Amino acid sequence: MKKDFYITTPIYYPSAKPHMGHAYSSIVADFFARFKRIQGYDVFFLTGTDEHGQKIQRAAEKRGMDPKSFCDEISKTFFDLSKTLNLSNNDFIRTTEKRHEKSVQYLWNILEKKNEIYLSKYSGWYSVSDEAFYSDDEIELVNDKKVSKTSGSIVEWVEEESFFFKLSKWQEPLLKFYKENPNFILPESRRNEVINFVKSGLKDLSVSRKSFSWGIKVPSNKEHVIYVWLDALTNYLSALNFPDTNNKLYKSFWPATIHLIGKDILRFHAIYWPAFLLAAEIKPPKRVYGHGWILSGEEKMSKSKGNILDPIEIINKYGLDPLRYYLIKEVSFGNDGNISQDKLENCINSDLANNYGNLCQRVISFLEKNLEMKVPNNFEFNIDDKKILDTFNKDFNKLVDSIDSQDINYYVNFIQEQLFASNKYFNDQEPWKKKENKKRLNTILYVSLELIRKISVMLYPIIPNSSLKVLKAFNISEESIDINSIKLHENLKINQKLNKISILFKKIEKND
RNA sequence: GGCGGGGUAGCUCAGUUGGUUAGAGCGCGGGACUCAUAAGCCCGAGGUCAGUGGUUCGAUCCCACUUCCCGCUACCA
Repeated sequence: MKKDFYITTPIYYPSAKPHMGHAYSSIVADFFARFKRIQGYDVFFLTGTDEHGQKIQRAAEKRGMDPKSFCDEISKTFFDLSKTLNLSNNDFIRTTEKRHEKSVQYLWNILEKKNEIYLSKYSGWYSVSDEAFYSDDEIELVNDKKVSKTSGSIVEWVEEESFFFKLSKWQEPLLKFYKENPNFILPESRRNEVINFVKSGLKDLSVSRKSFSWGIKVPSNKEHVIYVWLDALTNYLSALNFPDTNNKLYKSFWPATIHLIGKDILRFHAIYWPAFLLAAEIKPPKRVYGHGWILSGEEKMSKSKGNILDPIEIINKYGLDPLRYYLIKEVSFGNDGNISQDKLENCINSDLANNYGNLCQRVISFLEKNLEMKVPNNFEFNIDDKKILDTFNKDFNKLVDSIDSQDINYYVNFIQEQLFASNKYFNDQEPWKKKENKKRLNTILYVSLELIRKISVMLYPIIPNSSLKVLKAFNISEESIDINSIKLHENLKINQKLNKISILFKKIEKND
């Protein structure tokens, strides 16, 4: 059984500053990466920026900058965000790097050599004001002039020399590929969209541009730059040192386990990308998951409160882990999620402060007052104790499966149930009434500590900083965190002295 | 227009391969306790499961229609 796991975020297009959608993709990818690491996998987690294309070139010109300096500046904001979000990425790739350029040109050459690319003319009705091409049925005749039906702007017939990728040829192979790999595109509803699209017929794809220069040159014809998507998608290979397919990274991690993307760029990842790769005889990735969008409640966009969608502002105000937890917990993964400051505050108070934070606090402070912070030694589990501890092994396989099938919500719900159960356990056992029964008191505390340990391990991929505060207080180092340890009931060494922890999550004062 | 998904408690959502009292979290009301971040625990109120019609012994779940919302319908990324 191979224990390698390669996960990617989209590489972000730095034409504007990072928003909540970027943060969401990254946070979820980090969640999977961290989980697989504590499951013992060798993980390669990649993120980065996609820096070529006309839009960037124009944005740079507007600012009176050369495109590269412009990209350096904006790419840095995304790099900084990856730090702010505490991402555990192994690499941060930029498409303006030499290693990437080499990789893209190499892929291009393969395609060209295999006759998958040919030179022809791109023609169509182009609207200068819309910066868009329209097909015959999208234009109409008004006052003897051809205009776009949608925008009404005048269109003109344009022809431009362009290289084409023989996408049409890959229609049937793609459909076959989807059929043989039913989980290649997830969630299922998205897969159906893609399959319908492919079934409706694929035209050859224009994969070069002459109209602007900010991109990777076509090796055989320097007047052309390579189409941004062929360029951008290849980043997933470049970071593994492609075209050197004999190096360790490539051999271990390709094909990628999962490309995590937003639903808006599904087509590029689910159609073009596997088509390019099949054509080049490179294995396509194993899975493409198109998650939903993060939306903010309509009335929440008030100017006075500021824009909820700005991840940096939210993190400054509430902290990183609360945002990570909130996004992972409350967004139904795969669907669009409505977020609001109000919901975030509720989530922090109930789930993090009252439930998890307070559980840690009440148990540890009880341990301090009664057992001088030492893990109890003389104890014996009864049926109730065993039952609550056993939940974790009973459902362990389901938990692991939920991650492998990207059922994040199952995973988080399980944690929440265990938090409720643990608080209830402490309540029902009433250790404060058992001070004369030392052995029972020891047992209740040992069980409670074990529950906190197990839950904190499970929380590590979601809220690494907070989880680590607890685990470190339990003398568990980050490197030694192992998801399999939640199956153990006596993992905490007896008599060891634990450390105090400060309040994990401060409650938000609600004023209304 | 075509294809697809959806309308379930105040809010966010789960669920039912059709079967006695439809679930969770949050919010709300009440109770007992006190280790804890006035946290936690227990109990409770709240739903004609979008509407209409049909199939069925029986439908929230199947079918048809109506209505509302959303997604996809290729070369901006």
